[in-house]
Amino acid sequence: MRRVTLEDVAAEAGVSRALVSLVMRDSPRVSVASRALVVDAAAKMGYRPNLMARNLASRRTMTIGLLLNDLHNPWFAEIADGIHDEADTHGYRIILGTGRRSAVHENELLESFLAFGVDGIIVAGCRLAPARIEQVGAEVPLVSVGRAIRSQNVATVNSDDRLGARIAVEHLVGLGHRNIAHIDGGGGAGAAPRRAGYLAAMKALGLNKFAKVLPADFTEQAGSAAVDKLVAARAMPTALFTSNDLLAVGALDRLEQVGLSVPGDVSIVGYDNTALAALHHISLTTVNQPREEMGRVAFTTLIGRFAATDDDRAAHHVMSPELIVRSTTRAIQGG
Amino acid sequence: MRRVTLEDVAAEAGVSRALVSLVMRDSPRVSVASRALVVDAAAKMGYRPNLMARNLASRRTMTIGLLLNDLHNPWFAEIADGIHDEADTHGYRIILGTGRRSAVHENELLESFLAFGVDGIIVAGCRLAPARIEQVGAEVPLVSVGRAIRSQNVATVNSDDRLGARIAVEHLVGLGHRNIAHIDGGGGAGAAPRRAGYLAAMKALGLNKFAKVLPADFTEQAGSAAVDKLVAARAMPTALFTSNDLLAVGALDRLEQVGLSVPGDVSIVGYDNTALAALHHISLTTVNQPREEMGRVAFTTLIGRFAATDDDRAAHHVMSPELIVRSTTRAIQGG
DNA sequence: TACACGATGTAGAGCGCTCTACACAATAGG
DNA sequence: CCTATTGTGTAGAGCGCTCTACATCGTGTA
Repeated sequence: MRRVTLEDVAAEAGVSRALVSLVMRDSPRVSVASRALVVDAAAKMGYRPNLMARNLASRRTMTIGLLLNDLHNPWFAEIADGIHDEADTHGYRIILGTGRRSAVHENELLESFLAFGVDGIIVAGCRLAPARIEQVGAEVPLVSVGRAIRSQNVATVNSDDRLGARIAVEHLVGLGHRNIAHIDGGGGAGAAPRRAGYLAAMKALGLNKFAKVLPADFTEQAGSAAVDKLVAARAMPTALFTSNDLLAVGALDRLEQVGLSVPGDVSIVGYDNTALAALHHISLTTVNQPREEMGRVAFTTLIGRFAATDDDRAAHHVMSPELIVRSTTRAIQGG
Repeated sequence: MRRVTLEDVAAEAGVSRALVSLVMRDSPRVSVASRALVVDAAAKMGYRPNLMARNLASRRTMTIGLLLNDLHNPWFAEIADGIHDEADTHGYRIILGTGRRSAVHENELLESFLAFGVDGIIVAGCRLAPARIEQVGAEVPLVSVGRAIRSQNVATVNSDDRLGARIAVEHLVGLGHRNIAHIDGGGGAGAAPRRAGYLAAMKALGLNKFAKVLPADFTEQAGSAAVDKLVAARAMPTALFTSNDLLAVGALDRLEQVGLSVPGDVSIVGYDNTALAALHHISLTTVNQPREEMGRVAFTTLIGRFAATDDDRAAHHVMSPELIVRSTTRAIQGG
């Protein structure tokens, strides 16, 4: 059974193809009567416009490609929520792709988006070389979320991780802590500015001599291991600021195993405010990024670029992080 | 700057459009010499085939639509992993969409997939009415993962939740438990068969009089609330089997709050084996579904249906769940 | 009455590709 | 030497839609 086309509807309604096309695109150039005629015919025949034909003819797709680095990480889900919301209200379709943490996949996907002819692309936390992203950004409007890229044709939306780290440190210091260590996120997204922010804040508060960065990566295991190292060195600080929530949970877990109470003996601040942190069982004090908001801004920035001329420079948005106080931080006892 | 087309490449290489087309599709009907000629010209001009034009002309897209109910749930990410793997090896492209837990969005997305002309559709844990899914399944090959649909034109891939529940109960009974309650998942995906499996297993093991189902839904809060109810009724069983991991964590949390130890006083078995369950801090005994495998099977089933004739009935695959023993279950003390 | 004009509709040329049918050599078979 | 046959290439008609340019028909205005 052949699919029903514009032509079929036109024949059924007794009008021209062009008129049906106008009706389908909600043109005001159609009389009420013929609109009804066409709409009825289309409904009766179960007509569905062929997007490929439409896009080919109109040279635009009303579709944007969204590249998510990793579906397993809820961070991306929330970014995507914001983008979807905004896209809905602007009548854009989203095609999603996931790079599955691999640059090769990401690149293939980008090629796919381009071949498909998307009107624009948003990449979230992607691993690709900045040069490549820049290159794609020259072909089609592109915005990058969660990864800073210095470029005039790639817009970015990020949260201020340096500031987030400072807020975390200031919170702990406000509670009387001075000996505050940082468990680092290695090469993970945002780890570097968080580390820098921690060090800068410690220095600014005159706590330079307490500053200590424990190398790790964004995993629970690394969090435990870092605590082990502190225990072995008999150098347990009164507070820990970790580069993400997973590290915090790992640390939390190990601290309790070795008989230290959180927040009784050690306070912990995580980063990201994942769903994990919100679990009662964990109830982690952490730093939140306005993820949905970031997604929304990414989308509006993107469609802003549709209208931009070549000399308009890409915007670089920086959003503010926010401290979420839960149960893993407490004022220090005694002095 | 206009995008470069087949025509341009043909002109550059001094051959016909058709030849370039053949080269682009890796046809064996091209001599080595002209292939090289065309490939060079294409590379030089930065040619990229226009997918819309190609798909329009060839009436197939080599693309399948994947509808995920909820990006926030890692269950879907793992299903998607399996599908992606298999799609890669078969040269198919995936376009992902998320229904964001709403039937309306899901329906729009399905329409989008159809309008785009995907070769097939996989829906994962979708909320749509079975009748609607069946309808779409009549238009284009479709397979549903994680939701059973009795239909001859919609194939399904599921795990055997009934069996999973029985395995959980048998594990607990093997540890000496007899008074085992079930915290229910309400209308959530898989909740009904898990409940039924629990009841059937209790009955089969002669524990009918201990069987108790506590109404709840797939949230942490509901898990806590269920425990509260048991405490209030002074009817705490020695073991709890919950319909998913989140419920288990909620229950775990509340039990510890009211001074009961897990697994000292109460054992808990969850369901789904989410990343949550694997955290040391939680270390939940739970039932695993072979999610990646399910995704893989879904894909191969789908492309199997491409070749199927109208009278071929859709397959309904049922995969086996598996118990993952961690730290929340223990043999009962005394009698 | 003539003309301009807004409102509505249509014809027809693409969009960039694929695919069928056929052309043309070069080789093989009888 | 003539005809199949194989290997390679091309012409040209679409795929289903959009879009520009133009046709047609009142209606208001001079």
